[in-house]
Amino acid sequence: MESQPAAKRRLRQREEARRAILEGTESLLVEDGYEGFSMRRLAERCGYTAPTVYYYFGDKQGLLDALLEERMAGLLQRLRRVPASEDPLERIRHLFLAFVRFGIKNPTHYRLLMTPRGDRGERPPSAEKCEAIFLEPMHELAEAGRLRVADDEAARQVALVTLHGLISLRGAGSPSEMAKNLNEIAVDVMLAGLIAPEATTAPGARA
Amino acid sequence: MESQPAAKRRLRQREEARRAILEGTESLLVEDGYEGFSMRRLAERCGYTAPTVYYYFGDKQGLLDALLEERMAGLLQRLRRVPASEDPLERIRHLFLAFVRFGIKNPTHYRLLMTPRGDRGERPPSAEKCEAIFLEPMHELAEAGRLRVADDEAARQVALVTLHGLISLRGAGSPSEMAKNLNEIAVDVMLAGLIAPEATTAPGARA
DNA sequence: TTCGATTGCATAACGCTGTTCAGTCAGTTA
DNA sequence: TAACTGACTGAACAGCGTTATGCAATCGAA
Repeated sequence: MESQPAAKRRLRQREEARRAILEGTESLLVEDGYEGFSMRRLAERCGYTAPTVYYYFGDKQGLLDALLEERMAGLLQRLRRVPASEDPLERIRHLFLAFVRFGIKNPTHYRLLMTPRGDRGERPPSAEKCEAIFLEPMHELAEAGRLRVADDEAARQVALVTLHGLISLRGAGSPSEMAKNLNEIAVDVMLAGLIAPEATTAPGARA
Repeated sequence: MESQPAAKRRLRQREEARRAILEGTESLLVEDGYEGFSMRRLAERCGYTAPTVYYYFGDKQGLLDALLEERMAGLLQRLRRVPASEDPLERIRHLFLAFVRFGIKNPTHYRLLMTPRGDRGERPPSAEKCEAIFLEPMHELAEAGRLRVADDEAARQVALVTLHGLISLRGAGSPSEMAKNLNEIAVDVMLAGLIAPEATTAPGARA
């Protein structure tokens, strides 16, 4: 009965276990949120025991990291699918809105994305990739002299402030009812302050 | 030996205990952050035991609320001390920057300020007061027709997004080094997109 | 002045958490 | 068949927020 080379089969079973655990993690997070998640509840749900989860993922943070990297591919895909319209301003607008929508729809994943790793201040590689995608049209705009701030890095940080504010304000209990299209409004306000419209050359940039 | 009416003395001792516990709470929060805080460590630090803290403050959230209300008076004072310059835009700029500075300097207090209470989605009364202070010059600008969004409430929400983004992005581990004056840059960008310059004088230049 | 009630506080415990240790048991390999 | 290895578990540790119980002091009133 050794249709598979036995080593391969073991590897496949290993991958199956990992997948079961990750799926349990995701469903538990979705159902009960980050606060309601615990290793024991996960263990009970996915059929293994807690030490097995540790065997596969090291610790809780490692487990969440692994889940994040999996699901992050979706966001990256969505971001890359945003068409490269002729005006980079339009493109960046769509990128930002897509990012905010993702963050609001997946608050737990976003939280994992932004929370630096426990010991060192490192962030998951997916986060870097996302922001790299933002940086590209920003750079275009900078070269066209349309940025009203010092450089594209400053622009990226300002933008990130707005996006992060939008996402975490919604996620962590909005004060009252918020404007339905606050996403668009806030992003447009930020872009209006950050980037000059297309036609003009390079008017009085201010410090 | 009853120089005090005995009832008053009891009350004073009660207040002393409360103060000791609150001071222990604050110092522990400052030293070890929100994650490092625990009722047991607080108990050990302030000389009482954990149930005594519960006796005085109900539960952990109640304790943190009490601390917040105390310290919030400082922020409100600082905000009210911002002079009412002739251009409400300038005033609002200073208000925003003061708020951001407070949030960054007191990340734990800010977190308590913004995190809605456990059960119902209520926020501490201080938070409402702060935002009321923001709303006042916003309303002025709206009446002067200088707002580039629908109404002053929308403007307030957009502004809050930027402020919250600035504070929580710094607090929760900034991605890499951030621009030193990102506060000013981001606030100025937001204001530039949100508010038109004073109508009478030449447009385009600010500060 | 004595007595019951209230106040301030502590000891001990419950149920939960993340995590680790020591061991078991099946499957592979020599 | 014997040794080994990888997957897995039961039990435990230390710490968490919280609560039940109880004790000593103090108080208001008889």
